[in-house]
Amino acid sequence: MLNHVRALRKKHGMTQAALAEAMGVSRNTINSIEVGRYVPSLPLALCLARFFGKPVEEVFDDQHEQSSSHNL
Amino acid sequence: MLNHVRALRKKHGMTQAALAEAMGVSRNTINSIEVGRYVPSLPLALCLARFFGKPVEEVFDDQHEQSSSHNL
DNA sequence: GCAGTATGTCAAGCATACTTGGCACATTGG
DNA sequence: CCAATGTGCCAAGTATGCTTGACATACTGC
Repeated sequence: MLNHVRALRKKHGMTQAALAEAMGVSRNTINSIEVGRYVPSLPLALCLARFFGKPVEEVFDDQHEQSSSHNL
Repeated sequence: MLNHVRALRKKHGMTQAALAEAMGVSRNTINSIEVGRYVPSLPLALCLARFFGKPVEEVFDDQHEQSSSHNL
C-alpha cells in the first residue's frame, strides 16, 4: 500500500508529531504509516485525506502496491 | 461509521455472499460491515468503493457517525 | 412438509492497527 | 560542546478486522 502522507505533510510544513496530534493519534502511528510499516485504518485514512484536502484514493494507492501478495 | 454498502450491493443485484466473493473476503465480513458491527480496513474499503464506482468518501461517512465516541 | 436461499449472529483464533515509553542518530543553533 | 528537534525503530500490551464453522430465522417454491 503506497501512500503520499509524507509528501503531503511536508507540503503543509508539519512534523510527524504535529500531524499526529492533528489526527489524534501517536507520532509512532504517523511514522509507521509513512515508512510503510502498516496501512492505516479507514477512519484514520479518511481523517488524513480530509486534512490534506484530497480524496482517499489520491493519498493511498491500493492498486500498485508492492507489498506481499495477499491483501486485507 | 455509516456506510452505503447494503444499498450499493442491492443496486448491483448481489447477495452478501456474492459481494464477499468479489471482494475476496468472507460473507461474515460483508454482513458485519453492513450491519455496522465494525468498520472495514482501508484496503477493503478501497476495494468496495472501486467495485461500486464511487469514491471512498461516498461509500463511508466518517463525519456523522453515530457510534461510540472515540475513533481510530 | 421440505429443500434451498438469503440474512443475522455467535465463538474462538489469528493478524494487524494503535498505544506508551524508550533508545538511537543526525542536524541545527546556542 | 551541548541542548533541542525531527526522525526511525523496538517491545509489550490492547483493540479490532477478518477467518472458519456453526446455528437460527424467514422466505420461496416444489
